[in-house]
This record gives sequence, C-alpha cells and structure tokens, in this order.
Amino acid sequence: MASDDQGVDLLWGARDKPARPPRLALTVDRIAAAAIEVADAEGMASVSMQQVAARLDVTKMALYRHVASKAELVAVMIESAVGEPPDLGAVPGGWRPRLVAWSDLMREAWRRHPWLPAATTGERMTGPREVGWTESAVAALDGTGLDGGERMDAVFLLSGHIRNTQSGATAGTQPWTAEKQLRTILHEHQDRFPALHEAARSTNGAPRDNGWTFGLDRILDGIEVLIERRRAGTTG
Amino acid sequence: MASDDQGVDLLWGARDKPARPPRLALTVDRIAAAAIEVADAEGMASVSMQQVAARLDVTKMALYRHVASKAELVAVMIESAVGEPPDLGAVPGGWRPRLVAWSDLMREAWRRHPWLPAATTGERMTGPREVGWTESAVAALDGTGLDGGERMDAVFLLSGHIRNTQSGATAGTQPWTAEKQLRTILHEHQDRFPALHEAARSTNGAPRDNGWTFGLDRILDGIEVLIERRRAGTTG
DNA sequence: ACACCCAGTGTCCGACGGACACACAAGTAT
DNA sequence: ATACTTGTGTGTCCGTCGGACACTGGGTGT
Repeated sequence: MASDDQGVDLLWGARDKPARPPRLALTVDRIAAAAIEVADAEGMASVSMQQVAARLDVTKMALYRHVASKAELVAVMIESAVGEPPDLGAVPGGWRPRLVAWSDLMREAWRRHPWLPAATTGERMTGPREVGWTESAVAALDGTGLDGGERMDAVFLLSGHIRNTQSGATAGTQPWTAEKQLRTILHEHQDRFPALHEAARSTNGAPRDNGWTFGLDRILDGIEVLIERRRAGTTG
Repeated sequence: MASDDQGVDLLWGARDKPARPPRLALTVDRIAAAAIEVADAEGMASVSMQQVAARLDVTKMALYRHVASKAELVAVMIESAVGEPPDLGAVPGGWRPRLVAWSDLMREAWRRHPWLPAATTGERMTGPREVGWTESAVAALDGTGLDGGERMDAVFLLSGHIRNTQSGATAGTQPWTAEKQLRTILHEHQDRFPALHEAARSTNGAPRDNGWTFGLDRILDGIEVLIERRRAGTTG
C-alpha cells in the first residue's frame, strides 16, 4: 500500500502538504474492482451491496452515490471484467482462424471471471467494450459473402456456445455433467434410458471439455458449409 | 372465504353430508401447478414461497411440509413443465429430421413456459423427464457412427442453442437484440463499430428469429459434415 | 376416552435492495 | 470572517426474501 510511504512523508517531511485524503476517494472504478474481487472469490451470489461496501470499509449506501442501482453496478463489473476487445487483424488464415482466436480470448476472459456467463444473461445494459467484442467477431466474417444478419447470427451462435460450455454456470445443465450421482442413476435406470446408457458406455476416453471443442468444430464447420455454398453461387 | 357458505350450510341444511374437506388437500402437484401459474404469468422472479402460498390460500410455511426448499420446488416445477419426452421413432428420414422434430417440440414446451430457459441453468437437480428428453435426442443419433461422447456433445450443443435463442431470457444477451436504443447507439458510434454498423445495414429484411433458424441449420450442417467424414472412413 | 400424529399457523431471524433524512467537510460568495 | 451551497458518506427505516421452530387443532387408532 502507498499509505506507508505517505506515513513516512508525514513523519520526515512534506508536512506542509497537510492532510492527504486519509481514505481513498470512492469511485466507480474502485467499487467495480471490489465487486469483481467478491465475485471472483465467492461467486456472483455473494455480490451484495453490503459485501462490496464492507470490502471498501464503507456503508452500503455510500455506493449509491456512485451507482444508481445494483443492476448498474453489475453492468460496470461486466464492462470492466470483459476487458478490451481484441484486434484480430494480425491473425492470418481468414475468418476461421480469426474466430478460433476470438473464441479462445473470450473463453480466457470468462475463465478468469467465472461469474461472467451467468451475469451476462437476461435483459440488461450493454457497454461499449462488450459491443466491441461483438464488433471484433463480426469483422472477422467480413468478406465471407454472408450478409449482415447472418454474420451477426453466426457470432451470436458462437458466443452462446462459449457461454453454455463455460465454467460451471450452465455446465450442470446437461445431465451427464453432474457426473457422479447421475452416472449411478443412469446405471440404475439403464432400461429407461438405453441410448444414454449406451452412449455413456461407448464414450471413448477423450478428455471431457464440456463439449467445447466438439461444439466449436461443428459450428465452424457449419458456417464453412454455408460460406462455400454461397461462394458456389447457390442461394440456399 | 368459503367458511361463510359452510356456516350457512351447517345452519340450514346439508347437515348429513358432514364435513367435506373444506379446502383441497395440499400436495406437491398442486404446489407445483400454482408455482408454474405464477411463473407463467409474472416471471420466475415473482415465484416466491409467499406468492405461491398465497395462490393456494395457505401460509408459506405450509409449503415446507411438502417441499424441502425453494430449490426443490423449482426442480419440481421444471420436471412438471417440460412434459413427457417425445418418442421420435415415427419420424422418417433419419437423424436430421428427428433432431429437427425434437428441437421444435422442445422449443414449443419452452415457449409455453418462458421461464424454463432461465430456470434450467446452473447447478441443480435433474429429474427423469428432463433426462428423458436428452435420451430421446441421443437416441436420434443412433447409427450415425458418432461415438457416445460425440452424440452427447451434439445434443448438448443443440439444446444449448435452444436455450440461448429462446424467449427473451438470454435474448438480450447480444447487443443487436436490444433493438431500439442499441440501434441508435450503433448509429452514433458507427465509426467505432464499423463492421457491426455495416452488418446492421446490410441485413436483408428477413424476419428475425433471434438466430434460431440460422444456428439450427449451422449446427446440423456441422454435425452432418462430421457424420459424412466418419462414414468416409477419415478419422478426423 | 385417550393419546398420538401431522398438516397448517404464527412468529422470529438474518440478509437483501433501496428510500430518505441527516452530518460534515470543502469551496465560494458576500 | 461568515453564511450558503454542494458533494459524500452515515444511520435508520421499510418491505420482501428463504427458512427455523414452536405451536395448535382436527382426525384416527386404540
């Protein structure tokens, strides 16, 4: 902390610069940073006005001088946590490697903040950085022959897949991710769910990644099919 | 209150039909039905123990005689709302029409209960009907040459896309769905988001469906590519 | 007649988001 | 110097949430 340095200054000199504000001024950025710390450490459910305020040694109502509501606080958290959107201009190889790079970057950002997938669902405000990420991905599809709506749908499809596979939030959504008890249930009711039972049995030992790689490859293959079809002149 | 009527009945007649249970017995099914009514009408946010109890003319604590917690109530709601999983055996044309039919049915069930997408995220209990829906979709991929893990990943991909595109819950996730104000923001900052601006401009007037059709076609195309590749004997 | 059982009630708790009035400092105008 | 404003954090209060716990009143089995 810089306050120690300040203390030395106060003792040995610079006495004339009298009372530097003893506590850091409360700002939106400091509030967002504290909220992100709470969310990273204890999950989105623990992000309450009082928890965040406590981390700043401040009353919860003090926060309302800087954010209008909890929703706004969350919006600021998101905008801060997603980080600057990437510039994919330097990625060689066309749209597909570009989208792969974009996905990896987005996944990495979301991995650092596991609460992001959950926080970015539902009606809410959208900030410029978030739009910037979308811009970046849509730009990666420039020159593919897809029209604007298709490019945006493709990005939506891809980012939705990232959210779905990312970090536990929606990971429990599908039965086979609850591993232990579900595996036993599936075993007990194998007569009722024969296809699932057989699928669980015949899964080769490949490391599970929540369907991330599989889905990414399928989505990109599907987009590629469409692009090729367009390039070949077929309207379908 | 019906107690007044009962009082009259008790005074003036029908004395022999003594005390028909004056209120319907509280059961898990009635509780779940009431909760679903609340959720359908006013959204998942309005589903509180007191709201549900009020609809049944009962104290909230009475509900706890039948469900252990709110999470369990929600689990029962889901299990009841998803309905019986479909039998796709009669759908002709192989795996692809089968998955399309499955998707349509699932979408329809979720359209009837717009809170389902939001309620089925996160760690939670999974009921037999929900597993049954998955079973149904995985079974549709029998005989495609995909291994068990791939079949399950494919179903996860598809159902994730349904959730993402369904009914407003995550619909606001992507910037262009917030339509009005975003369109103006995009217009004001067109220098900052040129690709998005150009995409919004060049979108042909096709009716927007939140990317549902586009994503479905891409996903199925992508799966088809993999199946064909397997059939051709390539290991990739 | 009796005790037992148990579904539903009443009351209480801590945590939540938020409204509102206040305290208290730092300018700024007089 | 003195008053007025302005901006920032505090204290108190409210309604709602999920849930614990003790109670009660109407059956039923003996």
